[in-house]
Amino acid sequence: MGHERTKMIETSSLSLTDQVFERLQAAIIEGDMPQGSKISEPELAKIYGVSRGTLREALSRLEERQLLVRSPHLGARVITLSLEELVDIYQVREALGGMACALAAQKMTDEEIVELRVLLNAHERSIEEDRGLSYYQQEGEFDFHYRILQGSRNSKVLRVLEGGMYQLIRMYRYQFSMASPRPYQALKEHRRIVDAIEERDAELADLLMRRHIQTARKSIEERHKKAMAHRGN
Amino acid sequence: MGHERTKMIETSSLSLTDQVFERLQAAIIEGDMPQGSKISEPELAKIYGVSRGTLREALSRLEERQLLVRSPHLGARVITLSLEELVDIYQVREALGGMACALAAQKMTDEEIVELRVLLNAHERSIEEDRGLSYYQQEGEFDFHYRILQGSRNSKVLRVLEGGMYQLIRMYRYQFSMASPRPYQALKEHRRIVDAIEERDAELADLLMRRHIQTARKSIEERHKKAMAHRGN
DNA sequence: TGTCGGAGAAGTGTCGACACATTTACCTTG
DNA sequence: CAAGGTAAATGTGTCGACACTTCTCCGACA
Repeated sequence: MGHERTKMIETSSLSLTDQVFERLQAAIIEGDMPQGSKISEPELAKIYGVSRGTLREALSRLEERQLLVRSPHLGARVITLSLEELVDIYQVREALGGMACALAAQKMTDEEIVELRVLLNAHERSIEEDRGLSYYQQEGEFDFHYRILQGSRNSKVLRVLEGGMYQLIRMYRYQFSMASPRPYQALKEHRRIVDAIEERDAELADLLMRRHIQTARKSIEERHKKAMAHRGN
Repeated sequence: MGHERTKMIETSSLSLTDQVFERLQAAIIEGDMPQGSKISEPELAKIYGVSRGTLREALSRLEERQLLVRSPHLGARVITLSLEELVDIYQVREALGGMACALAAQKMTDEEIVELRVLLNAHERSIEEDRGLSYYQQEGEFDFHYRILQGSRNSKVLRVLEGGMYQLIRMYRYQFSMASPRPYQALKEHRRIVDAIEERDAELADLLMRRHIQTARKSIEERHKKAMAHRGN
């Protein structure tokens, strides 16, 4: 009776569905569930220790995120990635990233810009030390872009890129081991972008960001053409 | 009504969840469920004649589409729209619409371009006859933009705009009765865009589409400022 | 030998029920 | 009469079960 019920504001307490959703999403992105593989609801439910109903709610959300495809009575399959789609994604990223960058140049606070520089310095160190290299390429890159999105003060572009496109790009990187092979060059481009933002030059910021993403996209297109040639299209 | 090429195989019957999802989505967009209103699962389930489990799957998808917000143990509420968000949406639409238009200028077939012209002629007639005026504004506009998206051959931009942004814009239009009050001007702009596409001038097509959307966005921003002034911010 | 078809197995679609959290209504108390 | 607490009612989170569909495998038949 006399329990002290210091009720903390435990925001966590995610529902089971949420937990399953996140774990499944990670499993798909990181390739633990192979592309195109069929998903057996009873089997997965047992693995995660939840009921099928709970699992199915998570599946519904994953389907809406385009991470898996479901057809009535046939079940769910993990999406299959193609380089064509990846190019599509980079085109979207280019247009939206450029826009976000222009907005960020107008709306970021001076403080945020300083923090951006600090972040880039940390990136430089981790490249030099050559140990966090893969980290930089895998997550640090997204960290930088994420802050730009935040700075744009546009909730929609954040949701589209962070909630949709970036996830898919991560998935490609994991599964095709396509880390960008030019960390120093990328860092230099990032610095120039921050310069433009600092000078509040929205047009230049847009241009630089587009060019930055374009570089990656073109390298993918190149790779794609080669792949097509190899398999004798 | 456009021709449906490569239409999917006659889907025998959508699952109950799918039906509920679509009906709910329409109800939210068209304002049958007021903004911010709380959703009672047992009540809704009874109305649609399905079990709560079925309903909850639909709710999960709606949540992922940002049409409603759910918090653990507190239930689901229809999203609340703000003009700030609408501006965000139009910014995204501007960047993506421009990009799609540039791509369409490169990739649309001559046939598709002719069909675009036919569509615009139909729009003109329905404006002149003054009977389908609201139809043109409400759906015809989206029809035009939808075909551009199709023509871009970019599956992602189609999904983002058609599956996310356009829905929200429709919702605003329904609930704030914000049909664009300049059908003739819009039609003229649409024609110029098609001209640019026909000439395969990607850069111009991009510019014209951006400007076209910008016009709408600025009128919204204007309206927003007025509203803010009125309520004495 | 190949293919056609029909049990049987496995899987998906949908439902109703129960445990626990939250809200509401009411009663006690200062 | 206001404030606070308690109990009923409502609502959400999660589960197991059943019907019907699709898949699998094997035997019958040409």
